[in-house]
Amino acid sequence: MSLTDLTPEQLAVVDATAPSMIVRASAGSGKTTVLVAKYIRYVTEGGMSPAEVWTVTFTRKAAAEMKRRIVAELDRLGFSAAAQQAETGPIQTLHSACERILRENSLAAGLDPEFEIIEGHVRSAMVREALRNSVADMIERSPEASRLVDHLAGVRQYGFGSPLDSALEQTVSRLTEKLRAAGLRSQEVALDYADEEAVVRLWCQEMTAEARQSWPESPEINDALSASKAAQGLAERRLGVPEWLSSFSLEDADMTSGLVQLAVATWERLEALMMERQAFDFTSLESLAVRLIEQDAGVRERLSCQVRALLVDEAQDLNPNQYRLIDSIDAPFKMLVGDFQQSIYRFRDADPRLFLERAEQWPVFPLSVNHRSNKAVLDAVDQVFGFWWGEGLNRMEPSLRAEAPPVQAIELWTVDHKDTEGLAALVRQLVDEGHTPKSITLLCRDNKAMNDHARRLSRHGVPHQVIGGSETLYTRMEVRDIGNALRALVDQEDDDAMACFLHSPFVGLSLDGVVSALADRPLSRSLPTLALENEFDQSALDKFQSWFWPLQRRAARLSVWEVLSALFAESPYFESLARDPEATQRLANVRKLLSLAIDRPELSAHDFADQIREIQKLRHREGLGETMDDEADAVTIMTIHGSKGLEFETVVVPDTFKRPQNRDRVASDPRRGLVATRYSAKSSAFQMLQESDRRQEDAEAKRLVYVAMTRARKKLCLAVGGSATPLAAAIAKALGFPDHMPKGVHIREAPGP
DNA sequence: GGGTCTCGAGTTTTT
DNA sequence: CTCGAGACCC
Repeated sequence: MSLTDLTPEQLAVVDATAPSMIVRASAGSGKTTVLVAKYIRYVTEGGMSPAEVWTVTFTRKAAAEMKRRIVAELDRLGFSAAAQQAETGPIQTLHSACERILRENSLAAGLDPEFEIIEGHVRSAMVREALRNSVADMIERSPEASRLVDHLAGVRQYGFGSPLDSALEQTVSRLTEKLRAAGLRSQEVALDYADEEAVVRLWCQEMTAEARQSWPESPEINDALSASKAAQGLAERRLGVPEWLSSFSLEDADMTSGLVQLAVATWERLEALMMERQAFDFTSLESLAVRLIEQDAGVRERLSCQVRALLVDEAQDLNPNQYRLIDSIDAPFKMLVGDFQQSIYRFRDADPRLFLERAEQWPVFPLSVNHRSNKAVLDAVDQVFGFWWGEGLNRMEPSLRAEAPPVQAIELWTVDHKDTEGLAALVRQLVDEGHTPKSITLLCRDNKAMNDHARRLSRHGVPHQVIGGSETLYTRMEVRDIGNALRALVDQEDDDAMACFLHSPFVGLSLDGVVSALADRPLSRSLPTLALENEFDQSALDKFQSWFWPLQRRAARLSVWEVLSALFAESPYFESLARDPEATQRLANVRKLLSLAIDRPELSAHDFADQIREIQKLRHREGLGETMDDEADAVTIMTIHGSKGLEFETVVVPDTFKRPQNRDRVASDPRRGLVATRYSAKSSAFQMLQESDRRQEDAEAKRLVYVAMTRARKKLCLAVGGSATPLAAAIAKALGFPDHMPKGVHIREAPGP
């Protein structure tokens, strides 16, 4: 890359001297190129040192890529000293930036400079501890909280939530997380929800504000605006305002008060706990950094000398707290790069409206040339999103150098979104028609779907690799196998574990064999003398006898990784696993588990087995082991979230994004500090919040489709058939399905059942 | 196009 | 249990 290769739009960004600016970077518009070029300009002509140009991304991967390109470019231009500085400089994720600020100013922040960062189950254990303490405490102190606890104690959880997590604990901990990430002050929230009266007053205020927007002139609403009237019991007196506006259930106001009080207490307790142990999670890193900068003039001063430019990537995915961080840093140049249309991190409290608001205030530099996709793909994107967003869509120009689209660039696949079998058959067709597997990528919404597609593709003999996903590591078969193996080794009473273990690849007994073994219990006593009819089973059993009992005698005295090493060395586990079609992934998972075990040498096999079981119950997530393989000629399967920033020759969008139904009894808009419950009747506050939540969720579902479609370079296949979801139906309709499809859009029929 | 009934599924994405 | 989609009916 050199500056002469930049488009006029890109050059405008690099040349701009505005102190703060927004870059509206459409998909494939070369935003990383521009960020790198801007950085280079600052360093090579702006007299800044790499240490002074803070470059912030969301993912480690993006940060690494950014750094790689910056360093390479500085080297190429002969700035080798600067390249070296950039290598260790502040090109990093937002969370590492927070961490850096806190460690460098630990004295001012009142932190141990060696503080720990916690995630995963260590973190949730701490949340739970805080929660239990604060519940116990609040039952005594708050009548509202105690009424809520009584109420929830009688509520049964449907679905398969862990029995460990009561309805109460789930509800409170989730609300706590939301409030924590919203950048609010706990004392203020507590005040707003101090009792039933306060809650009704707050709801009334917000509802009337909301109603004002729809009916600005309504006199009834003016009436209702009087907060004192509201507090006297709007629900009873029905002030002649539209019913939905006044239908607050006082009982629900009471329980909402109790719930928020519990969440705030948990939040404060959790902060205290983290401080006490000097162990913080990501949310805390953010808010500690914000607090430090906002409240300490000295730190602010130091930072403003340190940071001469602040470049923020993927700014549409910043949450309110992160915006505060960006705003609190006093840098002479700030540049936010993002695309509203690609905001897909709502679940992490990303609020793309903040980006839009900022774009009203700061000069906006658009990057509208797409250097990735051919014209057919861009046209399809235009049609679908023009249909949804109208003038709101930022249309993209095809690059002058774009390749001509293939004959059949856009395909609508008439498979049902549930029919993964049919979809796999169609992928098979693509391969048979000459598309190489590695040119094809399936972009799924969730991990469950990824694994389903993977299995179907196996059945059709299509090579594939699943990237990144995180099907719960601890529920994967091999992890289960290992958990059972450990338990069978350390707990002689546990016949269930032993039975599963016998059937697992560690031993390899057939189900019949296991059943006959189970005839005589306990297994630890009967097994040594067991004889089986089936000769394969018998030989598997003999092999098992030879290594299992000696290991069992030692197991209690060994640490878990020693036990695991012995297990792997002596059982036929790896040989059996190697025959599995998903062997690579499975081995990676086993390796990952082993490395977890090696990290904790103090754990006994018993502890570790307990931990696996506990975590399985909690359905906790741990990333799977990495298995990226660029060389393999295999269809790639990944989530849309994982695909962000990447591009693929042919993209298949196999599922059509059904919004999971929301059974929550708590609705909230943390940005406004609003919470409502519906434990008794449905209150209008609850309905308002739930509806707005749904609207936002639906809007994000569309943006997900946008991200997926704009990953394609040459060819795009969209599953829209069968019992299509509303979203899929709209996509099909926008593309003229079935009778008015423009040139280049084709139908591929699902094969018969 | 809208109202009612039945049946199935059951909160996902990740720094 | 409870919601919502889809079927079925008018």
